Formats: sequence, C-alpha cells, structure tokens
Amino acid sequence: MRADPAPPQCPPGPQAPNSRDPSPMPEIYGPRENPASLPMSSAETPRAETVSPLPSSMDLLTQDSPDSSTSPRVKLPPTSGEERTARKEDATQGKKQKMRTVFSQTQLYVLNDRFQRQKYLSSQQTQELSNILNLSYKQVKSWFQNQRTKSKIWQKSNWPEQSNSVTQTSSATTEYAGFYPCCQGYLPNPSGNLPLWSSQAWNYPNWNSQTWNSQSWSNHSWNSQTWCPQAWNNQAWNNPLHNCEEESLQPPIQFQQNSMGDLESIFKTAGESHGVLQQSTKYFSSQQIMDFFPNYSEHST
DNA sequence: CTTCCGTTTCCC
DNA sequence: GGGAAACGGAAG
Repeated sequence: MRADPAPPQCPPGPQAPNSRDPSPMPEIYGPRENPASLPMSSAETPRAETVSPLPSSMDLLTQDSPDSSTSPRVKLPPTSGEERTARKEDATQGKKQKMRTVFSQTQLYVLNDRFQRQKYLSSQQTQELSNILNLSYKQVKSWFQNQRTKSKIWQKSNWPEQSNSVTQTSSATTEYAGFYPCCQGYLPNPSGNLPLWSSQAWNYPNWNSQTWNSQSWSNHSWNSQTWCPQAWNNQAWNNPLHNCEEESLQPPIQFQQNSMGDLESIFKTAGESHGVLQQSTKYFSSQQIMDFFPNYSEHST
C-alpha cells in the first residue's frame, strides 16, 4: 500500500525526504555503446553465484542469466574459502529458491564508485555496466535500487531530527557513498564529512566544479526540484544520438576494454582484500578508476 | 518499462 | 542476527 501520490510525471521538487526524491545526476559520461563484456579476470571475484532467476519480463534486454553460466567469477573471498556452489536445488518443489549473490570486491568497487556519481542509471547504462561487470541487468538494477534505499536510510540517520529537507541541505553536505564494509576504513568520516571519493569526483575537468561542487550536488541531487527517474531515463542525453555533451565531458584518460583487467590486476598486486581500495587509489585517482569505466568504449565517430 | 517500498531469503 | 541480494507488488 505504498502509494505515493506521486505526481503524474515528476515528483514535486522540494518535498519531504520521504517520498521519491530521485537524485538525478546529469549524465556525465553519456551513453556509450557497449564494447564487450569485460571478462572479470576471476581475480578476486568472490563468488557471484546467482540463481537463475526466472526471467521476468524485462529480461529482454538483458542477459539475465546472472552468469553462473557465463562467467566463472565465482570464487570465494580469502576469508571463507569454500566454494559453495551449493545452491539449493531442492527447489524442485516449485518454490524457486532465492540465490543471494555475493558480489566481488571489484564489482562492488565499480558499482559504488558509479553510484556515487550516478544514483540512477538509464537502462542502457545499466546494461553496459552489467556487461562489464559480468552481472545481469537485473542484478545491477537491483543493486542500485538497494543502494538508493540504503542511501535514504543513511541520510535519515544523519539528520534524525531534520525533517526539513531545506535544512538538511544547508546543514549537511554529506552524501551516502554506499561503501561496503571493507571500505569503511577508507572513509574519511562517515558521520558528516563528504566522502573522499565524492570530493575527488568533482574534479572533473569539464564539470563546472565551481558551480557543481560536492555541496551543490548534494543539494541538487537530493532535493531536486524537477527531476524524476523516469524522465531522466528518457532524456536526450541518454540517447545515443544525443551525445554532444558527452564528448566534451570525456575524461582524459581512457581505459579500454581491458580496463577491468588492469584494475583487477592492480587489485591483485596491491593485495586485494581490504587494502584494495587504498592501494588502488595510489595508482589511479578515484576519478580515473571511475572514468575508465564509463568510457570503456569510445563511440566510433 | 521504470521507480519505490516492503519483504523474503540467503550468506557471513 | 545483521547485512545484503533478490523478489513481489503498487504506482507512474
């Protein structure tokens, strides 16, 4: 019965942090063709085993089989080592068992990094991301949804007494970064300061950091007045044909198809595990790490 | 189709 | 038991 009397199309701008408050983020990467799924070098991918969910209706554009069949990215983290491919197959009774995938650190890293800049992905972007990470469309979509939920909860907990969205933005510039446990040590200050990644992220050369600094973003994103996910996904900038913007927004560094491979190798050599993030930042700026990602493919002009 | 929310189910 | 992935349903 959750029926947000959401407006016809877009949610009212300044509204309670309760109803849908999408945080649109201008697509800075622009839609790109998907090159080819980046084979996760099964480097550390813990175990991303997945169910074979019954394709719902939207799997049309996705390789929905989460991949247990496509990618071996199923390995156990150095902690609990035991491959447990043991999925309850007893589901033969008709009750489809739910398999909970454990994303690899690399996958989470990329997802998180992306999430920090973009709370919402277009379907195409989701698709691309899923290809790169060797995840299913659904998985990426679900992950972002779950992340958004956590983000909201996190925000609320940050301003327990502030129910006024206006006050929030002025008093806090925090933005949920969506860090997973292993990264928390890396966070500057989970209790109020802008996450490191976020701040660095705003060094986009082509982004008006003067105008769009972290605070602006925070304000804008979580109190957006004229934005809604659906509209967003239909925007021109999500349209391959409209990429005038993205060109100018392309970061200088372009990793190519094997970007993930590079990243992973670094993760490995750096000693993956918990140190992976810290280490990786020594080689790449968070910006770069992230940038390689959306640009894995350069649109052939 | 998407979003959200609430819930379930699983892994640690 | 907590956290997180996945599911189901309502609403747009």
